[in-house]
Amino acid sequence: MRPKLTDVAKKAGVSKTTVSRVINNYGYISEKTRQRVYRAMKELNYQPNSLARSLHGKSTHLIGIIFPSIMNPFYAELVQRVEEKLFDAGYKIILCNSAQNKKKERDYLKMLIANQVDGIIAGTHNLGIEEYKNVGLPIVSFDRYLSETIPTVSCDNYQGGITATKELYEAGARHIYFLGNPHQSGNPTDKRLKGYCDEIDRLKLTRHTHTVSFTESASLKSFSIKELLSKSVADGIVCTDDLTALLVLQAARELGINVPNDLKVTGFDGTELVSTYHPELSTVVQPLEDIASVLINLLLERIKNPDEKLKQMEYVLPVTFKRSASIGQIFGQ
Amino acid sequence: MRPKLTDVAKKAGVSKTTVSRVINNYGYISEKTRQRVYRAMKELNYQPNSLARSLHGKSTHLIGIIFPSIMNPFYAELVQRVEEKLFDAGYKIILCNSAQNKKKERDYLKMLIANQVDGIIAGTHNLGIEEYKNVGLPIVSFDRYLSETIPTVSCDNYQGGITATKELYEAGARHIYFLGNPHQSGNPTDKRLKGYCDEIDRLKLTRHTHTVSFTESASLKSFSIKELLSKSVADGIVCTDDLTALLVLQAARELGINVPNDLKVTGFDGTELVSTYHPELSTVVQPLEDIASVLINLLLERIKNPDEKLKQMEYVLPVTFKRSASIGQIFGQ
DNA sequence: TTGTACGCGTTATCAG
DNA sequence: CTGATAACGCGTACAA
Repeated sequence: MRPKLTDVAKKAGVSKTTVSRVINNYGYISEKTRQRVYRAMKELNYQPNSLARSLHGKSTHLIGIIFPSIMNPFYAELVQRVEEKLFDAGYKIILCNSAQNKKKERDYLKMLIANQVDGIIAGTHNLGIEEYKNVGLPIVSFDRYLSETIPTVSCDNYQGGITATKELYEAGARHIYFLGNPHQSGNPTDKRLKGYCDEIDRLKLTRHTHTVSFTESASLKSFSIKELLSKSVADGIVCTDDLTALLVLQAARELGINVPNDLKVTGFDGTELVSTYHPELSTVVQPLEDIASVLINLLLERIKNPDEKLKQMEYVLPVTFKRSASIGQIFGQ
Repeated sequence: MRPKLTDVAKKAGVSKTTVSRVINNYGYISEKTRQRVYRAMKELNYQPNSLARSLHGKSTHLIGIIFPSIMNPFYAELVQRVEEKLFDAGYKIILCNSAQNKKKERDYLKMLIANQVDGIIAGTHNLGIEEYKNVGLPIVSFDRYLSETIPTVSCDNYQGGITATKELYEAGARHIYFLGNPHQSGNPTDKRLKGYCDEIDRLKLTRHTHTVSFTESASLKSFSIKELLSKSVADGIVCTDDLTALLVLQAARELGINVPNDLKVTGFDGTELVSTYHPELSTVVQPLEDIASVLINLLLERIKNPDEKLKQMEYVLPVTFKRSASIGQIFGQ
């Protein structure tokens, strides 16, 4: 059995209260007893029981993190950053991969409530808005609208769609396709699509959209992409994410299509991983670091002050574009 | 304020005990009161407070997961699998990225103890063995020796080193280099190095080892790799991980070295991500799924039966080799 | 079949 | 400066 407050008290020859005071730096204590208590704690290798403290009204300093999957480098990097920042602020995270699974997400939500987490960062919603409303806990959302009371942080998906399209155009592409998720209201890629469409219209080109479900296996996606490449006259493709873009580059290589001469490609996300191991990919870069910061600042603000009205419910962070070989920019220059 | 047991009891017109019994399916209760209690719970949207239950001796069903960083796809995929399996077993995970940081790892260890986690899965040790011994909690370790009482699960790193070397040899390479971490006792890559050395000796070739620290930035690693490639006569390179292998492939491309004709390369890990987006890379594949299973089975076993002696302290799981274009195998065949 | 009363480990209030 | 003692929300002997 792990030693408890009473054991320390007994060993130090004082009362529980005194030990508690020492631990929490509360009230007046003589230096002598303080030292005695410290020594007893060391000797017993004592660790206060968070559960008991939390039961008494103290916060758990636990934050629930709900994302689809950290198999995707984008989420992995976002979670990693969130973890780092929250650690520095004294919080621990409970990682919940919802995996597009309604039941799993609901179960996790319940568990998080049961565990008295201080707040939740959600980057997915398979669930109805009602379920999130009823949580009754500080929540911030990444890239998804959950409810009118839950602030949303995202990058400028719309502008990203515009930028990618414009870059392809300026690089010489005239038959620009959009490759991504099937249309689904509320999904952030919708705004990327909207940006693409608006820019295509502005350029007086024709819209072409090709859908591959995000949840499909890579080989199925590849198959679909090869079909697209061999049957169409596309000379530019706006992809909704970097991984899909990599599949396009791969398919082009296999089909003997020259990138960027005959086909120009852009991605979306700009993770460290992809930009390190695929510096040739041009992409819309999400400001991951800033996204993590804003998410956390908002959440901690809410935790500190649950009832204060937020000045702003939507935080849209600017994206940047990384030009590289896949649209013709010579890599390394 | 979140509703509590008493509120439900009041609403249902019964005592706390009865409600507790309904929740835990304990003892005899009439169907009528059971329904009444259920209804009250629904109406109040009641969630039992895990903290209070755990304080009473129930387990928290929390598991601490300590790994260096989920930015590395290998750890990301391992953590993801662990998370999935633990979720199915009714556990939640607290994610701790230790980031080669002694203090952070120590702090996390304390936090995990304070939070009364049921057990810990550790895949890193910056800390001394003593600190892990004193945790007094079920622990299992991935790929690192922590202490004589903590079971270790790993892939067959030694055989992996042998296999990779042999494969390069059979593909025609005669100047086979080893590229990896600087030697550091206890590190799993040491066994890979040992396998390489033994196999090189067996083949009567000369050993060549080149070190790049795992923690260095990719661009520094690249620089070092280019130096190696331009100054040496290497025609085969055993890399200690896939990401390093990708850098080698990249460097070779930039230097105009033909892979696999003039240089053959193998990696280590075989994550889904790398094998999907770099099918050309030949690599030693770790059985991630099995590793996750064994880790969890061992841990849950220990949790259920903390005092039982384990039959086995080291679990070494077999690796497989994926032949592909980077050693000459034509990809897709 | 149901209720009472106590304990889990800690903090906070109120006396000393 | 220090020490009893009552909470916190729940589970469970024991009693009814």
